Amino acid sequence: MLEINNAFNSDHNHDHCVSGALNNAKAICKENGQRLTPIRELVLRLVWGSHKPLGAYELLPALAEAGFNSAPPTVYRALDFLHQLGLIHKIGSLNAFVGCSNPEHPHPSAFMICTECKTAAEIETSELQTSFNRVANTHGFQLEEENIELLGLCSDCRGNES
Amino acid sequence: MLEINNAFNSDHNHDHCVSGALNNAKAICKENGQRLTPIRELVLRLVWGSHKPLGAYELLPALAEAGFNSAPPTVYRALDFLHQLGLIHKIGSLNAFVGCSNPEHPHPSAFMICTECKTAAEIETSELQTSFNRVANTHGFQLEEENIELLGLCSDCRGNES
DNA sequence: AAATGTATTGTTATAATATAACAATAACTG
DNA sequence: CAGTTATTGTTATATTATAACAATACATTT
Ligand SMILES: [Zn+2]
Ligand SMILES: [Zn+2]
Ligand SMILES: [Zn+2]
Ligand SMILES: [Zn+2]
Repeated sequence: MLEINNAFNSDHNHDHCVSGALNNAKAICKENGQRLTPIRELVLRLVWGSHKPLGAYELLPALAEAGFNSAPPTVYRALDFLHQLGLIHKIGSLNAFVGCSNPEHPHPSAFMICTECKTAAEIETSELQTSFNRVANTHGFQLEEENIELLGLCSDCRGNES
Repeated sequence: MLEINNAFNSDHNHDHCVSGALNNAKAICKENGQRLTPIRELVLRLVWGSHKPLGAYELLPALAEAGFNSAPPTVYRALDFLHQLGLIHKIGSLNAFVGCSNPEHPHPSAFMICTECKTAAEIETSELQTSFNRVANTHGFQLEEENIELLGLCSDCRGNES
């Protein structure tokens, strides 16, 4: 069935999200012979500060506070590194990044994004995949990557409408 | 069935695409009591120069050549105008714009984008919509907008692979 | 036509996002 | 340790987008 992370559940234990993400990151880096350096780990923690996608420049102040150089290339390098390992996703329409809920299994970027509270909840796409593959096959298109954004109001924000 | 515009068909009569787009634009502007001014029409023509999404700054030289002021606000205003009427779509991951194949019926932005030749072909999403609605409904999400990008190689570029 | 108000465009400046290029340092390998 | 590679520091710049206000064009009423 369609699954999702618990981003839209405001009661969820977010510490669990963060610790899970960190554990995943360590394992995946090890598997790939890559190093989760202090900067990379901090950037990952910051991105996982919430389920709201963060822009690169929103990370710089926290990097500075932590005593690191905080010029743009620093944060973009860390973001690129995490992105290449599938530990974060980029939301194209927002120029912003959000932690991946299931990096153990590489998968396309697919989100429901609340335009009110800005929360982005990852969608499990295995069912959608059938449709996408059919579209691609029909046109001889070799599907390699996907950016799927569903924008609207999450249930919390629907309730709060004026 | 799943339909698509003919962007990936390199033999198609592209003049027909352009003239159709212009006719649509005129009709839709009239319906909405908006004016398709010379700048707006030129920007629409430029975007429709091909099926490859164009960035705002790629339009500026042609605007200058045509004798218009060519500062960024000019082109962004025209792009915003066309976007609001559904005459063009924005491809979030490319920061670029492409003409809409079927503006008479407002619909979400959904494309196959060839990473080799850069061509973007619009996808008819009525079938996908069922899946998206189901995802949204399952989570109490009020779906309002979509950005769907399928990235990969079009059939022409697959053939040309080394 | 003249006066008025609105929509559009011109213009200047600046904000926000992202990368190039090279130097310095840290980590790994033999 | 010396040599090599990976990572980070640093400066500069490229790219994308908007703010703010002035000038002009268009539409509406008198
Ligand atoms: Zn969480
Ligand atoms: Zn993910
Ligand atoms: Zn065409
Ligand atoms: Zn369209």
